[in-house]
Amino acid sequence: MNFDKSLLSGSTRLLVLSVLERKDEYGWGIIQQLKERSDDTFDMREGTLYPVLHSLESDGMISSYEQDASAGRTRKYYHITDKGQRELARQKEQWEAFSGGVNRVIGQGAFA
Amino acid sequence: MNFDKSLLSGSTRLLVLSVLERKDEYGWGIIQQLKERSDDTFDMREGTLYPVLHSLESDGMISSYEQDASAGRTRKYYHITDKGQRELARQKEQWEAFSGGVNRVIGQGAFA
DNA sequence: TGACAAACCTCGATGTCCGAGGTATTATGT
DNA sequence: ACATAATACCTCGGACATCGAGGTTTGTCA
Repeated sequence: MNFDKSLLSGSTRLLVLSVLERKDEYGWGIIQQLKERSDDTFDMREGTLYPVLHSLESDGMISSYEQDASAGRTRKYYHITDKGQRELARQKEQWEAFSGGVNRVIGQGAFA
Repeated sequence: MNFDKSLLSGSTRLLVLSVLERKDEYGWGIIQQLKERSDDTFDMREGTLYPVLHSLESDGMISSYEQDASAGRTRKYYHITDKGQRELARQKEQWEAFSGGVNRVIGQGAFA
């Protein structure tokens, strides 16, 4: 399923931080996890993810380290920082408020 | 509460059509309704609404007519068309899928 | 007369997403 | 041996959405 790409807008940071809250993960893996955890609803593009990862890192929300995978391929793992945890908590609150608001508005249809 | 404005992205059409599903409404009134119906969560700006209204109209999702208010001030009312109803249904589905996906992702935190 | 609210509008700055392109390594199939 | 696909990283530019700031008109109230 593909949405209006703009629906995703603003929630990418929330989504990425949520994945990293669970455990350290590398870019490619984050994309897989999002797909999996959302039951194939999300299919984040690399062109979206990598810039977001870099901006989260430069904001101090996550940190990174390199690590060789089984076959000698190098992966860049990301780890959520304390600051990132606080940011995640804030973004979750915003999401609750926002989605709650949308649900109240659309729930009051023609027959409400 | 003000969000990341970008969270709103992509959902403005859904929100506007939802208001019009109930009854014909004019621009200023739509803003009031959104505020009211969402328990003050949403505060859509005029600079956002008017361009959206014009684009919905040029896409045939809504139609407009002028009508004088009590005091002789003219209001431009918008009415949702059949096409707009179908669009609204589609956008509601997308919203369900999208918000469901986000909830699944953020619900599986560090202790899941 | 002045100030404010209702009601409409446009323009430009900013920020987000992603398609398209690039690089390199390893695995798979023929 | 060779081509293709998958893994894994990256950047750039175009497209699009939001909204702050600005503008206009009419009516109300002191």
